[in-house]
Formats: sequence, structure tokens, C-alpha cells
Amino acid sequence: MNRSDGPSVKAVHTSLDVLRVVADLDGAGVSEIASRLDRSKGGVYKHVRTLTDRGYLVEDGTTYRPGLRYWTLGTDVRDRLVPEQVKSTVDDLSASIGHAVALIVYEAGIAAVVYSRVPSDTAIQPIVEGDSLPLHATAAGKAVLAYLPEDERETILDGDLAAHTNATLTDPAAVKDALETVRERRLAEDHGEYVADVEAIAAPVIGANGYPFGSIAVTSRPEELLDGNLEADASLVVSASKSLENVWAD
Amino acid sequence: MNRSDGPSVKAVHTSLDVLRVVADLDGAGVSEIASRLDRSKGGVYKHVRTLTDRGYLVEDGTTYRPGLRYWTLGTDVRDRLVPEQVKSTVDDLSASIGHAVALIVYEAGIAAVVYSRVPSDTAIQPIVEGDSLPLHATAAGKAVLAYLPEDERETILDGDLAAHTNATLTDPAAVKDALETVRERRLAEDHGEYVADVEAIAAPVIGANGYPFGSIAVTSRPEELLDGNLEADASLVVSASKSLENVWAD
DNA sequence: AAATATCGTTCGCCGACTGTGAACGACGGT
DNA sequence: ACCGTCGTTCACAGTCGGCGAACGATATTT
Repeated sequence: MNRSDGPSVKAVHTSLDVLRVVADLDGAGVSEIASRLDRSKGGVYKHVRTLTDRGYLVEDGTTYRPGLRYWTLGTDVRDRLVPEQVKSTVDDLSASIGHAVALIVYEAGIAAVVYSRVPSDTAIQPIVEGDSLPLHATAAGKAVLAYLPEDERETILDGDLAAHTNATLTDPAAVKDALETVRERRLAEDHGEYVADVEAIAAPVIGANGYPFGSIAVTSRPEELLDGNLEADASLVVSASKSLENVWAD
Repeated sequence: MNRSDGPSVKAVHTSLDVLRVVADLDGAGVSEIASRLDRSKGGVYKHVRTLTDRGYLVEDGTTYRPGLRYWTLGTDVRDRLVPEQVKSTVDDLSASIGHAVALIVYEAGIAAVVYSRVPSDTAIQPIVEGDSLPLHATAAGKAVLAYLPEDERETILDGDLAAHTNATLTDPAAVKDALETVRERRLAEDHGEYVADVEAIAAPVIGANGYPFGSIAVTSRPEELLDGNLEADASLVVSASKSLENVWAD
């Protein structure tokens, strides 16, 4: 259950397990948490009280649910990651390309949408801020994956490549082939591999040390990107990603 | 430092202290955290490793900073609190009133902005999503404060009423008077008491049990609200707050 | 209405874990 | 070459985390 084998504080792991269960169930009582974690009620109770006192959980009658603290802390994290200038770059790209644009940050195996901009005439948003995207099944994820150090990439590809649609690449070798193409063009594509009837292209944002910081992606309905002038759109995305690399001297 | 005196897990408090320091400093190393908390480096090290293994902290060279997990968890909390229908109500109010509208949720002594909508022609946003507002110095906060149970309200008013501008009410008695007026009109006002040159009106959103769930606020530049037809705008806000009470059968 | 089940909460005990302080190698500045 | 500081490791000792039993209250069942 714990990822590393280094030094650790067991009681903290327990508390984080409690938080995870409560978040997964969107609210739970002491007994339910205890049975899911296979722990005593008395022990869980102490953790729940501690987390409530600190605002990480809120007591709602007889159940506990994650507190607003996550929201305020979460926006702080996001704001530090995405300065105003970065938002402008995304806004500009969205305006000139006429499609929804999302900014993705990669961290500890997770690719999260930290900012997005949709043209006012776009009906629904396929991906929204706060989403965590599968690395192998999205353009944004593949853009990151292609530029990860080889060992880290292998670890991910050897993991579970879940199928989200019947177009999802679930074979590690197939994904590796696709990543080869991504590196050649500095551009990743997704043809309904995560959400059916949604296509996307994405370019990586690479830090000064060569490690991918994230990616910037354009999403649209099928045929709109590819049937249009893909090359022109692609070059806009790539140049936006390069300008982000300059701003993002993190 | 801990709020309650009930049962608690000390090791968890320590970890949360570590998280707090790292968040406050926007990144810190083991030694700095240890000295701020007056603890041993070795002990802090174990906590930092544990939190990193779980994704709550990320190792950035020699310093640690809060992880993206807060952002993804935070948006989950927000999305559960603010269903799509609630967003529509806020959007509609903003469109018809022509000013920025914010939705505030109150929880465990904190009033946080969970959703906001600004007209496209508005230059800057005085308050943004994720902000935590002072209860005594904002219209949104006073709307909540006025409808809290008396003992909870007293506890807050006896605390620190920090001055944010020279218009901020810092005297508990003065705030109590203002809250009396709020209850009479079901409407709170703020005349540059939190941010200079920003005025706001807000109406409370009260749950079925009588406990305030939060509030809905309209912000604008000075004179724009009050010199216009305040009464008409106020009634729009109040009716929006009542429609939220129906939707928000939490 | 009585009986039963299940809830959250309290409490004492014991073994295991947390936290300390010292020591170490690696850097970086002087 | 020296000193200061960094993150990391380790063994020890006292503390405290977690278990399990018991309690009253509430909900459900018979």
C-alpha cells in the first residue's frame, strides 16, 4: 500500500488511509471506515477526530467528509504552478485556434489539468480543471510520457493500461511506437482514446533539465482538427508550448 | 495549536504541522521545517518522506512543496459542493446584474469562495475562487455570521477582528450592530472593508436546519451598486439565494 | 413494546513506534 | 583547505498508537 520502503510514520499512513476512504466514498462513518481498513473502531475514531480538529474532515451529523481546506490549499498549489502569464498564453491559443485548450502538469506519476480555457461557443467540456488524465490514453499524457526518462516511462507502461474506449492503446508496445512518433514531431495525438468522439493534439512543455513539466493540449470534436488545417494548428500549439517553457522557469 | 482537547493522534498533528509550514513557505527543506517547528531533523525527515510517498509533498531538489494531490482532491470537494445547477444560478445572476458574483461556502469557521463568475468586460477580480474571506470584513462573511448560532458567532467575534482597510469594523459591538441590520434585510453590505475601492452586497444561503450553508455575493467598484438601483439589485440577490436553498438540499 | 442490531464514543493496557540526538558524507562558500 | 550547513542514517528510551471490551443512544425488527 505504501509506495516506498524508506522511513515512514505509520500513524500518518493510517490517517491518510482514512482520508482516502472518506474521499472515495464521499463521506463515511467511523464503523464503515474501520471495516474497510480492517482496523478497530476506537483507533479510527482517534484519527477522525484529529483530522476534523485540523479541518481536513468535517463532521456532518454522523458521517465525515473531506473539508474545504482541500479546496483552499488546492487552489494555492495551482496558483503557484500557473502564474498569470501562463494563463494568457493558454487564452491566446484558445482564441486563435477556436478550440478548448488545457494545461497539464505532470507530477509523481499524475498528469493533472491545472488550467483550461474554452471558447464561449463551445457546448460541453470534455475535460475540466482538476481532472487527472491517463498518461497512455490522452494526447496530453502521451506528450509527457514521450519525454520522461526511460526507466520512469517503462515503469508506467508496465503498469495497468486501462481501456477507456475501444480505441485506447492497451498494448505497451503499441504505446511505445506512438511515443516514437510523438518525439519526431513534438506533437501527440488522441483519436477518441480517452473519451469517445473527442480528438486532441498536445505538445510537451519541457524544463531546463530535460524533464517534462507537463503539456498543453487542444481538444475538439472529431474531424474538426484533422480535417481542418492540422499543420497550422499543430505549429501554433508547439510554439505555445515553447513560449511556456520560457515563462515556466520554475 | 490544536483546536480541540478531545482524543488525537500526535504523530498526525506533527505531519499536519509539517504540511502547514511547507504550504506557508511555499516550499522548504528539512532543516528549515525542523527549526520552525522546534523539532529534530531526523524526526521531521521521517514525516516528510511519508508525505512524499503519498503524494502530499513533492521533492524538488532539496526542498519540498505541496503536491498536485491537493489540487485534484480540492476540485473533487468543490465539485461535490457545487453542482452544475448551482453554477447556472450564479451565472444567471451575474448576467442580469452585470457585476461579478461569488458563491461562498462556510465550514468550520472558514468562508471560502467555491465558485465565481465575472462579466467579460470586467477588468480585475477582487476575489477569486479558492480565497478564504474574513467573516467580519466582507459582505459574504457577514451574511453568514448573522445567521450562525449565537455561541458560535460570539466565539468568532471575540477572536481577532483584523483590520484590512481603515473601513474595517474591528469592534465586536459595531459588528453586532451591523449583523442586526443584516438580519432585518436578509442582506449584508461591505463598503471597502476588506479591499479598498470594492463594494459588495451578499445574501445568506440557509439550510433546512437553520444553519447557514454559505452566501452569494455581488462585488463591484464603489458607487456602481449603491448609486444604481440598489433595491432592485438586492432583491435579485436575495431571490437567487432563496433558489439556491432549494437546490442545495445537501 | 420489547428485543436486537448498530452506531459513535470512552477507557485501560501493552507492545511497538515516534522522536531525539549524535554521527556521517556530500556540498558550497569563504 | 576549512568551516558551516545540508539531507540522511541509526540506536535507544519513553510515549503513545491501536486494540478490544464496554457503554449509552438510536434505529430497526419481531
